[in-house]
Amino acid sequence: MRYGENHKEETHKKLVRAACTVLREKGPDRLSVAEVMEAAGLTHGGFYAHFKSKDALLVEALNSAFAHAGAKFRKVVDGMPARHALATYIDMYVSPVHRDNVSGGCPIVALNSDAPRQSKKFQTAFQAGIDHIVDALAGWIAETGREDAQTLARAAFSAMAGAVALSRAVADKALSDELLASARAGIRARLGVSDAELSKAVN
Amino acid sequence: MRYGENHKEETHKKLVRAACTVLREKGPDRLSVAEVMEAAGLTHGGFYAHFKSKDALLVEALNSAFAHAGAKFRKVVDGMPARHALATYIDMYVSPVHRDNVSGGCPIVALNSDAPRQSKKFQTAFQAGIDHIVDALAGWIAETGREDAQTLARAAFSAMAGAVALSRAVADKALSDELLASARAGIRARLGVSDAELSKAVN
DNA sequence: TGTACATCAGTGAACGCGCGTTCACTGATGTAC
DNA sequence: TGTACATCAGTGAACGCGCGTTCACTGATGTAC
Repeated sequence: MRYGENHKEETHKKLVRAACTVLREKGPDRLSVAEVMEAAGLTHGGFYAHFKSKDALLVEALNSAFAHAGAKFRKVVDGMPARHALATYIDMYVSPVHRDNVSGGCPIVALNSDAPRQSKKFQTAFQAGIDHIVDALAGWIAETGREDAQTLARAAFSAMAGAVALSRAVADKALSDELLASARAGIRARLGVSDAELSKAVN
Repeated sequence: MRYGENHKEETHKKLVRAACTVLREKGPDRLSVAEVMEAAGLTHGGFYAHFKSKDALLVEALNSAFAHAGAKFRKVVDGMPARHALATYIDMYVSPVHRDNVSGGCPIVALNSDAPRQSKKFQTAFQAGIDHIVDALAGWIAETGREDAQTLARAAFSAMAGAVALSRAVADKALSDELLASARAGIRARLGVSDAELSKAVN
């Protein structure tokens, strides 16, 4: 063969990786096939050797975004006791760092209002990404002894995503930081993992 | 003249009203000039007698959406004492009715992730809409004696918008209702206007 | 060892399509004389 | 009262453009004999 053993596979990954970033920056409708191909150093004609359609790329890119952003978050809280994992996850998610990292951040925040207008497959992947995070939160919440962990987790996550989304729309960085801090405090208090409650539990 | 006194003005309003709905349903990029003209019973050629550009229509439609949705909410709480106005506003905003009314609901929820990709003017209008709601909330919160009313209002509103946004993505209506109820309770508790606190204040 | 053929990732021109925008025109009415 | 002209919201054909998608082709390599 002309190219190495895994050449095609690697090109495929390179395309998904490129799309994964552009998707969160520009949204599904403004991402163009030609742009993604160019980002990978190829011409647009070869696209359909790798994907059945643009939508197929979008779905793969979305899943990739979930996987990467998720892995990044999970790595930090891995091995922590439930209450600390929960508090840390919330602090990381509802943070200026996440706010300022649109192209590498959570797709749920970046594509919130785009998702309902996309294909069935895209929406399913989006749903799965939400469920995945909510399940992780619910697991930790359940370990703290709460009954309604799933519902609490959903409400908490909606507040987390909403806070990051709105913080991106607040031009003044100081105000935006305050909003995030206030949201963090509110969500953690609601789940019984405020700073005060955490230090009490340790002693 | 061929048409009545205010004919042009009325056509203009009709176009904005049509766009105002489509905008929230399809988003700014998928709304098309031809579609809006057709919805008003006209052919697309006449569009530029009414608007400088598609973007000008989008901005007017966004402002119109804010005005209509805002008036609808404000009318209900008008005259209420601050604590009740606050609680009622939250209950209305974070409700199944609002969730199910995308095309008539709050543009912030419907256009959350679209806004940052639009024109400067669009973003400014979007910002103004957010500030308007946050200011109303902050006014009520300040009346309850809180110091950090603006920051609390921002955090509370981000949770409200996030809850409605996520509730729209939850396919199961019962689960979605539960999420909204849980979010309402959390937000109201955080602001000191839970049902328990309200009835206490009345007695 | 040398020739003919198969493979296949990538090329680049072309396709139809919908879009935002422009423009010469229409035709019902109002106005001037 | 009647004729000529001005107005202007709306018409419909046309524009250039970027898009997703298709396809005949390329050219370096592997394989068959």
